[in-house]
Amino acid sequence: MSRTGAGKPTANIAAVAQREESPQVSDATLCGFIGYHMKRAFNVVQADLNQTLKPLGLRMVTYSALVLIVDNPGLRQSQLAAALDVERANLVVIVDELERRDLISRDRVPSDRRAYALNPTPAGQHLYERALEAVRGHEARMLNGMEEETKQAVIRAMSRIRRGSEGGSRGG
Amino acid sequence: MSRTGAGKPTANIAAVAQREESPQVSDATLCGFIGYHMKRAFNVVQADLNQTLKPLGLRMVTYSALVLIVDNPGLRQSQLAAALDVERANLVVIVDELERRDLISRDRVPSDRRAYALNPTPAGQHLYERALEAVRGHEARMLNGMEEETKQAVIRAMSRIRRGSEGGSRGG
DNA sequence: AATTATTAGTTATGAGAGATAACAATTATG
DNA sequence: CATAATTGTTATCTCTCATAACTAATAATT
Repeated sequence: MSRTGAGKPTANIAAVAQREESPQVSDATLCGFIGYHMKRAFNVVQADLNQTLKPLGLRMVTYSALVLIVDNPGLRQSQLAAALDVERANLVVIVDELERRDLISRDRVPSDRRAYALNPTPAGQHLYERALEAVRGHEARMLNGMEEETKQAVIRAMSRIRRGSEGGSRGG
Repeated sequence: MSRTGAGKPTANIAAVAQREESPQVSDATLCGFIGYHMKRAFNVVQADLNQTLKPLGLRMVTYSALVLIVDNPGLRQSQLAAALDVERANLVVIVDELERRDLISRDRVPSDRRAYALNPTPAGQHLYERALEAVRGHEARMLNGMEEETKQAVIRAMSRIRRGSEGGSRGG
C-alpha cells in the first residue's frame, strides 16, 4: 500500500504530451471491411428508430410485427415468426404485447383450431399509419437527402448480400 | 435454423386453399425502408462472421478489439471502449478474455499508473493476421463478386448515415 | 501539503433479447 | 385407434449491454 511518499510528479509535461500524442484511435483496417461500415451505420439507424418508435410505445420488433399483420391480415404466428426471423417461442411475448394493447386480435382459424389468425384492430390500423409516418420521417433524417439512385443501389446491394445466403439455387 | 417444411399439402380442400392463398408473407411495406434491408443484410453478415471467427476462438467484439489493439499498440482501455462504442465496464471482460489467452498484455503506463496500455503479444499478432485473412474470405463470400464501384458506393452511403448522427454543429 | 474533484479500471447487479427443450392441444397419417 | 407432426405456449438458460458503486491514481484547488 504505502510506497515511500516520495512520488513527486515531475511527469506533468510528459502526461500532457502523451495525451496529445494519441487523441484518436485508428480503425483503418476495420474500415476496409464493408461489414464494419454496415454495423456502425446500423447502430445509428437502430438507435434513432427506437427513439422514433418510443413515443408510440413500439420497439423495432413490435413495429415490424404490426406492419406485417396489417399488410397480411389473418396470418398465423408461425408465419409471422418466420417472416420476422425469430423463434415461435419468442414471438409469443411480442404478440402478447400487441394483443394486450388491443392493436391486434388472436382469432381462431376454423379450419385449424391449433392456429391463431392475427388481425389488426382499428386501433392497430391507426397506430400502423402513425408509425409508418414516423418511420418515414426517421428514414428521411437518416438518409438526409441521399440521391434516390444511391438509395436504390444500397437496397440492391443489401438484397444481394441477403440472398447470397439463401440456398444455392439461382433465382430471378 | 428455420425449416419451413413444404411437405404434402394433401389435406382437406379448405386447408389447401388457405395455404395457397397466403403461402408467403408480404413485406412490401417494410421493403420500402432502407433500414429494413440493412437489418436483414446485417443479420446475414453477422451470422456468417461469427461462424467464420468461431474456429479462431473469437467473437465479433473480441476480433474488433484485437484488430484495434494491433493497429494502435499501447492504447488504453478507455480509448478502446470509446472506439468500440461499448462501456468501459463491459470492455473489462473483453480485455480479460484476450489477456487470458495471451493475445494481448496489460502494461502499466509509467506516466499514469491508473491506466493500462494494451499491446499485442506475438500470439496476438499472429491470430490477428489469421483472423484478417479469414474475415477477408468472409467478406468475399458475402459480396460474392460485387463490383468495386458498388462496394464503394455502399461504404460512402453507410459513412454518410453514420456521420449524420455525429453532431451537426461543426463548421468544417 | 491537504482537501477535493476527476479519471482509469474494476466489480456486482439487473434488464433485455435470443435460443432451446419440454409441454398440451390439435391435426395428419397409418 | 396409435403414432407422428404441427401450433402455440411455458420455462429455462445464455449472452449482451447498461448502470451504479467501488478502489486506486492523478489533477485541481485551497
